Amino acid sequence: MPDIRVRFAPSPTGYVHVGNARTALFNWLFARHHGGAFVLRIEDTDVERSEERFETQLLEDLKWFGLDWDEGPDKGGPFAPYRQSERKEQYARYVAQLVEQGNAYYCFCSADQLEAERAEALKAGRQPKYSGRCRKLTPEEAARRGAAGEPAAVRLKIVEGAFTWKDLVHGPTSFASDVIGDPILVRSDGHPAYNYAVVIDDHLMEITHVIRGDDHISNTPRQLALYNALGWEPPEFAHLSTILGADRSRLSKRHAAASLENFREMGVLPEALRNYLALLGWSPGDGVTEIMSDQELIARFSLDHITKAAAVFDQEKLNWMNRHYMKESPPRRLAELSIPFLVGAGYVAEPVDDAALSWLERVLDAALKNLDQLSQLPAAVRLIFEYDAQSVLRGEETRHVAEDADSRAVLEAFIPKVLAAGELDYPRFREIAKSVQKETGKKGKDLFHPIRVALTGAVSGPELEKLIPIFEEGAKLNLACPVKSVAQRLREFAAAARLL
RNA sequence: GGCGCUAUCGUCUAGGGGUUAGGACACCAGAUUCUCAAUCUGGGAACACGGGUUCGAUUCCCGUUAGCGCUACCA
Repeated sequence: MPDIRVRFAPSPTGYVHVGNARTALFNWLFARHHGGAFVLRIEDTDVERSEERFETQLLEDLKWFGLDWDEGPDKGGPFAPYRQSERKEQYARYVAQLVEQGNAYYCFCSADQLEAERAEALKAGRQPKYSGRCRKLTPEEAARRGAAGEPAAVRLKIVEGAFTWKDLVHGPTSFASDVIGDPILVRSDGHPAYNYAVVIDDHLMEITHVIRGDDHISNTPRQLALYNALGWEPPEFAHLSTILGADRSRLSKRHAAASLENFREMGVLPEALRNYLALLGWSPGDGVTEIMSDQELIARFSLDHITKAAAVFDQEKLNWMNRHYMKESPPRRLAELSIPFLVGAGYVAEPVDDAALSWLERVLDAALKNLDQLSQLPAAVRLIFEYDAQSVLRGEETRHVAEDADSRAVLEAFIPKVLAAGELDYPRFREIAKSVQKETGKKGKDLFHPIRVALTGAVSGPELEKLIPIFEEGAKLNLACPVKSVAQRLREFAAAARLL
């Protein structure tokens, strides 16, 4: 049994689609499960589309996602180089061989000519495939026209027969040769075509399993033809189903969440995304387990339980999983991850010192159960950073607290006690609340609702038990957006509502 | 048009010739709570359709329908 080698071969477009991310993840899990190699290869033959910064971004996205590779453009390996743009020699060598063997030929047909034939075939209801006109050219004539400077592409001769393979996901799959036109190996501008470059690279890099999207199913026979012509043993193929958006169309840029970058910006934890994506099109097979660490994922992953049907991406379920992983995450890490979001809202500024970080841990702890994603954090902690008694008085939902007699009675009893108490902690707060209850006869909601509104300016939010220490501790910190203490809030409120 | 792939609750899925068709997200209800949540408990919810094969099909076969992909000198 040869060592298992798999690869992920994206083109650097500055955008890692979830579908590709999942393909990468499955390859990675498969490699890690078998102790094999995971190879990263950059498909950048098309010069216009590839820019250096795109590759950098691609590697960063994949690292953020949590994948690592054993061989790749940034770290080299035994089969370097790992960029297609740097493998021109290899491609040229085998084209020459193929032409020499008579398995490939030069094609001088112009794009216009091809397009016209295609349109005509379509109109006549025929299979639109290449006619094979240039097949008939003698090598001498081809050489003559080539020497005369006529641009030529190289095509592979498809031989009669059928192409079959045992797909590791779909089972036996077969295509008849007569539906396949002779595919382009090398374009007339000298760039190798995708179907040619992958085969050369996969073979040379000794890839044993090709795990990719099912949009490549119909490319497989073309590639098989190449393996045959070259006399090479093809790898195993496994084709993964498509990921669809909620509207059941293929997930694409126009969907809100479609790339790794999108998820990072949303504040989705990479481990949550990994777990969710692993479950989109695969299951551990026991019908029950859903939450799995990388170790479990790797231990349980197998090509046997991959779904054939397309899967709809469900943001709700990802959110649920993200909530789970946020709760599991070490508080300090989560606090650090939340910084960019808070900076964006102007609440904190970098660098964030240790005291502030500890305080942020408490903030996160209070806010977490209301969060699907870290991007929602600023809105959830707004009441910590932005308190304005005037707007409480004006607020549709909150103004009644300043107007209603019962509420005012509660606050008139409550506020002086708190102001007299100095710095407030929760036990002290409870004592005061209890004495206010005795004094006013109000309890439960009637008691706490006015206090909550006066203190936070909002009708809902985290428990007061958590908020009070956050206010008091936060007020001591030197933050970009200063946090008002309990006393400060109550003084402002009392003044605005003309209490006391 | 041709070729191909696919079809279990709204969604992700388990299952497989005889099951009360299982789990999760979402949804609904109750409990709890100062609020929103969170949490706990309970509930509704599926085998696309039509033919076969079979004592028996959701499961196997064929067709229909629908969705998706490919049909490029894109990857």
